[in-house]
Amino acid sequence: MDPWIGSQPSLSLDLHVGLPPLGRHHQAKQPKVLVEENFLQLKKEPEVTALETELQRMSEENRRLSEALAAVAAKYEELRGQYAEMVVVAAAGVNTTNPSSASEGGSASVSPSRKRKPTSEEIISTHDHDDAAAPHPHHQTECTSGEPCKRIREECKPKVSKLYVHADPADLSLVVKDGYQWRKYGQKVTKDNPCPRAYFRCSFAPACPVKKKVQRSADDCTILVATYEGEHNHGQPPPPPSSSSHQHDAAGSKNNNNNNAAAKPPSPPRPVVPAAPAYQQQQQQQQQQQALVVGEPVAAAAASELIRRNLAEQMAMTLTRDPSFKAALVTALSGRILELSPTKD
DNA sequence: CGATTTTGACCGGCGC
DNA sequence: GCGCCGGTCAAAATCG
Repeated sequence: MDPWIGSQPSLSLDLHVGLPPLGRHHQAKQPKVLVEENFLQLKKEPEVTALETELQRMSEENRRLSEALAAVAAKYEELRGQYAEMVVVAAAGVNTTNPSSASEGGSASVSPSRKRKPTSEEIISTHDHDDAAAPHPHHQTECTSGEPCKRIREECKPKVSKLYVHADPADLSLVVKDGYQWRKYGQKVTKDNPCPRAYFRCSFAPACPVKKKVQRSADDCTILVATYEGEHNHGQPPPPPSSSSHQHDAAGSKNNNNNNAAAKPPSPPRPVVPAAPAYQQQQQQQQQQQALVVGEPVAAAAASELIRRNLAEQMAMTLTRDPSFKAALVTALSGRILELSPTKD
């Protein structure tokens, strides 16, 4: 969760899905409601009283949860600031030891911590809230004994996030369209899953270290599990101006050639979990950190502003594509309009 | 012909 | 030390 989102007034929709809150409703000068209130007061059955009590209790709980959420957001912001500082310090240390980082030198040298396998715990802990699993400050301070190198390597592991996507069972291609261009560089059948796992590298930027693994879920073959490792060092590639049927995923467009992709659904798969916004938040934070690593505060601030704007646009696009969100929005807005509109009948 | 995918070989970490 | 296994490489194949 990104506290920035919560702090943005434009994104605070104040939606009321379902019945409008009674607390405000009682104060509205609407004859209809007053009649109902009088009716309720006259009746004042135990059931009504119980419901009112329950409502009050839930309102109180809602308020408490909101406060807790705000506290968590503040804590998160604080931790992120600490992490950013650590990244700057670590980058300074790396730059002193490895000044040739700007050289192209092939992706293998750029790829961090090659053949480092995340444990299942790491995958679970980083799922959908990567920054919560960002290197913990106290971990690095504990590098004084034991296996410091190993510890450092663990801390330098690329971020891992997972995306679950519905896919047509008849469609055997391992394509997850996420807006980026990927180049497949390997496929492997793993021990724990009969379905093959495909390995992709980001092909939009040659030096982009991000990798993606796509594999069907062992439990449900209609679900594609895309595991992202690393951070994009570039923005999201813009959609092509023409060719409405063009796919953002290069692997996907190429896979149309083989017979496996013959049954590819025309519409993009719908995410099982709302991980796309989270991933975009990750990109935003990644890019913010990238700017911080460069060590130019002004550029970082400008990039941050730009990234936030892009993030908002991307989130809006993602949400507007979601039918369930649209339905909820329509319900909430209609309820809100009915609540606010003067009753003249 | 260039870009991309496929696929077997290879490498290195890890558990026994 | 050995074997297993996941991840990557790179040559061949394929496509537009």
